[in-house]
Amino acid sequence: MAAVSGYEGLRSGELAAAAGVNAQTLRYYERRGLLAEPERTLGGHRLYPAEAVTVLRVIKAAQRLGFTLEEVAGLLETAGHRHRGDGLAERARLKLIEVEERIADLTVVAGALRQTIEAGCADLVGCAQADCCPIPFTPPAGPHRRTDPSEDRS
Amino acid sequence: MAAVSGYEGLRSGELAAAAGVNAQTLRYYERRGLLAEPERTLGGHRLYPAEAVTVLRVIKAAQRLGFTLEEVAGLLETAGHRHRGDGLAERARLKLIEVEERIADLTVVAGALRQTIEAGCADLVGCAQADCCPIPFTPPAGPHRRTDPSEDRS
DNA sequence: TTGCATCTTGTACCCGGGTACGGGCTTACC
DNA sequence: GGTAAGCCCGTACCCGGGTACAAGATGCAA
Repeated sequence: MAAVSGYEGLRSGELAAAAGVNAQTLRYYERRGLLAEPERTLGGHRLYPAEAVTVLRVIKAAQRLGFTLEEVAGLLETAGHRHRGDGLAERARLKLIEVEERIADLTVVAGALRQTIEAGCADLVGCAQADCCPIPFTPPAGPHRRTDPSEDRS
Repeated sequence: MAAVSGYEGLRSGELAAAAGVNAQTLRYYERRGLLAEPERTLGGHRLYPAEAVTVLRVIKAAQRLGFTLEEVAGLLETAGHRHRGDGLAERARLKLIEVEERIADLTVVAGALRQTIEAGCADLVGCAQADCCPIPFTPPAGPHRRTDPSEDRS
């Protein structure tokens, strides 16, 4: 009756290597609810199913799309009981809006940087007092999200 | 010889209010080397010169342009002894490249999000195994900065 | 002189996304 | 059955950019 090493599944180190993440990260994701708690060997070692690699790839892909881990957790949760959710597309839509806003912001920033380069002013502080400099010293103060200053530079 | 309240300059609270930042942030910037140590009253209270408001505005502007506090500190440092530095324009050039890269990345992301929306797949994990989904599951692996995975989504 | 607002300091905490460390257990191979 | 690699767990630390808190000192006006 010896357990003839016949465990199926991946050990944490194997999964980590296969997915290209740190092994500690697996535990971290488990704590964050992104990765389901896997089976265990009799001794308590984690045994992941092969699909876990896919899950990790999904997580990483979603991160690259700009979702936070919390959002990814939500995404994965609704992914399970699917008929009740057009969740993914809807959330992608919202995220797309965010990303587009971010691009717009960065485009403004790039413009300001180009003007700064062109103006060629060398001394920030001195320049800021004169009106030679095109540096946007006053906040945009646009109509969108100007309430929470901690949101200034996400 | 009583000190007839004739201190010149701004108290920390006044400066903070004038610049629209938290008073604690002033101390924080001082520690980080962004804000020079100001004069003090006999009792040890900080007395900022009026120019400090400008400096803070410069800091905030540079932050909006995408510079980190450390970079801003460098910017301000070279700003002082200016003849030795075309620092600002050069750094702005480098930062512009970064910002443009970031925009390019986000543009790719936006494209992926649009495809995700269009594909309308509801189950991430299920979909990831089929090849219905246009979600970029493999890292871009482009020729630029693929060494440090912690840089993936700054 | 009193009283309150403001300021001082050090220290600790927040977010998000991990990473590292140490002591002890399991597993696997020889 | 010995030994090394691998894994367990809890906890603490890292980054960047602040923010909060507590205890005590100052500033200033009435």
